[in-house]
Amino acid sequence: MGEDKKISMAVIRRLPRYFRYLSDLMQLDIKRISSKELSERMHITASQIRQDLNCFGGFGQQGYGYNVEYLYNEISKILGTDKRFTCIIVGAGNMGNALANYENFRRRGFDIIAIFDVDEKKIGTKINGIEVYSNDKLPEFTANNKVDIAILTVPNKKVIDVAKQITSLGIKAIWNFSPTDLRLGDDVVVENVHLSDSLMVLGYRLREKGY
Amino acid sequence: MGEDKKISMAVIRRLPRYFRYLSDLMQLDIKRISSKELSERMHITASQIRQDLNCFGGFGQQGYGYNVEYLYNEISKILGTDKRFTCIIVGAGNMGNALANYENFRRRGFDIIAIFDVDEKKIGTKINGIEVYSNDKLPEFTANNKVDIAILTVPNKKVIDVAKQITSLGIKAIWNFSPTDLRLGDDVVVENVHLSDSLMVLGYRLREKGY
DNA sequence: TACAAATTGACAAAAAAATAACAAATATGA
DNA sequence: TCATATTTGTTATTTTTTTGTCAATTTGTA
Repeated sequence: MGEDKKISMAVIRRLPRYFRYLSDLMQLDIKRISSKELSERMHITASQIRQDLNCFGGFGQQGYGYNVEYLYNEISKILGTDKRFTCIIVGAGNMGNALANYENFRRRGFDIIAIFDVDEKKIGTKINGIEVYSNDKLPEFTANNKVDIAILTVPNKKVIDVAKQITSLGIKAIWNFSPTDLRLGDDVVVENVHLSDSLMVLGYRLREKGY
Repeated sequence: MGEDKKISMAVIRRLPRYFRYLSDLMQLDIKRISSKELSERMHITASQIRQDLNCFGGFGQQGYGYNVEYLYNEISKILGTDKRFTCIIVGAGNMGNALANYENFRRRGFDIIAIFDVDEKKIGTKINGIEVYSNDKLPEFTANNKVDIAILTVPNKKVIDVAKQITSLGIKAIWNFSPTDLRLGDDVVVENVHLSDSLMVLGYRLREKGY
């Protein structure tokens, strides 16, 4: 019987990085690559690369290495980048605006289909061609459109209430940009971005170096 | 002699999270907290909290727990949040704009003192009161102003060149928002944000749940 | 004051993650 | 074709990280 042993988050969080490097290799028209050569480019061990990839199957060939395009496509499938996700942005502030304008997401399979805000002045306008609706329209919109992911760029004080509303409407994935850690039911997946945390770690490391 | 055993990145990356929770506790006017109670709030083990904090010193007291304000201040010192960092943003696009408008950074000790871009139409304007200069002015500006951190929000194709220029000017810390991993000299610290990676992990986890 | 309850800091144990080692398979070149 | 170089997938080993345990100390209370 299929003993799918659980793949660790450590491995999963490296997948997008492999994906990026493979994408770069394709751009450079490189057709094959060994774990050794990739390890030199990525500054990780060849052993780790082989072990990571083997969690999902044997994509390589002894004596040859990995076919770049094939491996790219396989990782694409694993990450779901071969299918499309529909997203809404809640909060049309500066960050919401920036994300709505970021074309890279669409290229990676994430379509932003609507934006929601409470500000009367913004409602009815468009950001990068995407319409801004009132938050009041959330129930109606989600009833009529399949929404995979809610991107939350609302003020910190509002985020818990908004997240609860979002999940009550049946949305199962949240990409959270507020500093508050969201923890919802076991059936809702959340990725917290926490930009300030990242910046503070940078500050720590800078100070540690003595500058 | 002082055997400062190296503190692991795993611990350091948790510090901003402790910082946030302690900040919240202060707002709630809670004066003391035990590792047990904090562990319940943060959903990590009490053991980990005690061990993490002990990397930096004995901040608690047996039978009592931790004084919230004292611990907050100590973590503040560790993270360097008690001092100020000067930052510049390079790239006045949507993301640069969003970051320039994000007041939270200033509250955490990070002052954005200038923005740089190549677009003639943007040069001379202000974003959230911060002047936008031509990239050509970078050498002059960094010669006359101490810059701790460069925040890079330039297009992906430009980022390596910009990063090289930035480091040649003596800036020792880079907060990179482009999908390209930056790896510069050992004397330059880099934090890569990689928003797309985070979104792709969310996509993976959503798919894994079977939705 | 004395005793029970709580709680840390330190160390030990367990679990997880990363790295190394190597047999088996393939490619390459004489 | 055959011998040698590569290179994977897998298992073993090492390292790192997390969790558990407990003596020592403090608080709070009768």
